[in-house]
Amino acid sequence: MKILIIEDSTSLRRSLKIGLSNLGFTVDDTGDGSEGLSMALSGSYSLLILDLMLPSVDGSSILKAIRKANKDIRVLILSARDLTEDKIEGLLNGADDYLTKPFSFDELHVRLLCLMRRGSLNIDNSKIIIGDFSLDLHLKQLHCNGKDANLTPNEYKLVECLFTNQGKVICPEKLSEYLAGQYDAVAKNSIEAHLSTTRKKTRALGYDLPIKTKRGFGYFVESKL
Amino acid sequence: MKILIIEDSTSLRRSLKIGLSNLGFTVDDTGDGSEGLSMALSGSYSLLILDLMLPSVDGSSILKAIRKANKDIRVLILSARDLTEDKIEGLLNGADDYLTKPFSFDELHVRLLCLMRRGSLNIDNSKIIIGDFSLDLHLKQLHCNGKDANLTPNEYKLVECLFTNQGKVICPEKLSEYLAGQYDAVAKNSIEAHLSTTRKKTRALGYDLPIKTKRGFGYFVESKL
DNA sequence: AATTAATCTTAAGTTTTGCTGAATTTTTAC
DNA sequence: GTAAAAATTCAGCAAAACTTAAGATTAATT
Repeated sequence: MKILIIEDSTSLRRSLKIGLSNLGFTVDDTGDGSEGLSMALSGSYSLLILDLMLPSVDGSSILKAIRKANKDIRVLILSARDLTEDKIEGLLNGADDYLTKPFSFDELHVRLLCLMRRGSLNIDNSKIIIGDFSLDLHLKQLHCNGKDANLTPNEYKLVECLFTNQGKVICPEKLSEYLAGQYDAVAKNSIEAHLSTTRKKTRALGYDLPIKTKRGFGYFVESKL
Repeated sequence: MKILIIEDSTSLRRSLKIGLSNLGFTVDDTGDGSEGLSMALSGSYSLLILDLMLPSVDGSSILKAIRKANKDIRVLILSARDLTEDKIEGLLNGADDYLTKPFSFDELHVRLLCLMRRGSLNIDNSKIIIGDFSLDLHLKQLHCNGKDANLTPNEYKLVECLFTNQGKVICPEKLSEYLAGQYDAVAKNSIEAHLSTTRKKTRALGYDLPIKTKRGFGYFVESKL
């Protein structure tokens, strides 16, 4: 569950972020309206917490733009103004809920639960597509030409690390850390073995894995755009 | 648009009725819980404004009864208590919104607009259907080919968490949090045991639970079935 | 308050799956 | 052509997940 906060008050933004993170949400935040808008449009957020009173762009303009883009994102408005006209206007513009400042964190928490419960299951495609391959970060699967490559945990993690670092050579040490965490390690040969089996599996599906060897340095995925 | 008010304070009920009538709604009202319940069940109300603290019947019992009857009626809770637990419980019991007393009429007005907006867009999300299985979020039951699988609370919660997150692998830690809350935990083995019994129960009904294991990561429900 | 019923947790045994490290072969760079 | 690096293979081992049942909690009932 990813949440975006657009709020110019640094202290409020900070405390919201900390509080929501503690509740298990993934939280991004910004104090700038136009930056916020582009984040909302590009990212896969389930929920936007939006302050109506922003310095640069108006909050309700952001809301309009998001709805125009037909984004499936719930919007909770924060408003310092306590005028009914404003609220109504905001809600009719496509907000799903609102809170007037000041508010208690508990209050916000409950409203979030409510919104999430309501929300249609947002099928946010956190997938990385490279050539004929598609890596599903939620299902932890590598698809090759539509078929599941059936990777083991370590095989998958290797691919995930390299796919998410497309265009960079990743050394065996980094890969080891990615697999085992920073307090443990995986032998270089083990990594080679995993890559070998992974390559074999995708070859069996008819495609070569786009992970290449950079002799003496590590492995990488060519970035083609 | 017909609205039903169940609220024992005569003065509040009166003023609400007048205010909402002036806004163009058709309003019925009662101060008695059981009368209110039968009205809600028989009449064609779009919205119920329900006080949780009623003298005769408990407000949350009314809510449960309405949801059990599968009535398509939005419920806005009025609560004097300001405790988060209560709110959460109320919302999870099937309420659509809530207000704590005292509140301004403007506040209520906006929430009504919000609920109505939702109503027009919303599909009924009280049930999640996956294959031969149907999860009733209001009744807290898993149905398999029409028959109740008779899950215990924790078994149900596991299924609920995975069904509402279909298409995502959920790690044991998240599941633990879902069962026990963020300040407590459930051992991984306990989760395994619950899943085991759940699978057994549905197998006894003739169907395999569509919850699969993603070794090394957690459990998931495949998206399209 | 005591008893019972229901559910949850723990632990141990079992099964399944995946990882590792050594031996071998292949590739690459000089 | 040679040496170093990488790829491959596989058997033995280790870890993860499943199952079951018994003991511990909790909730319900008398």
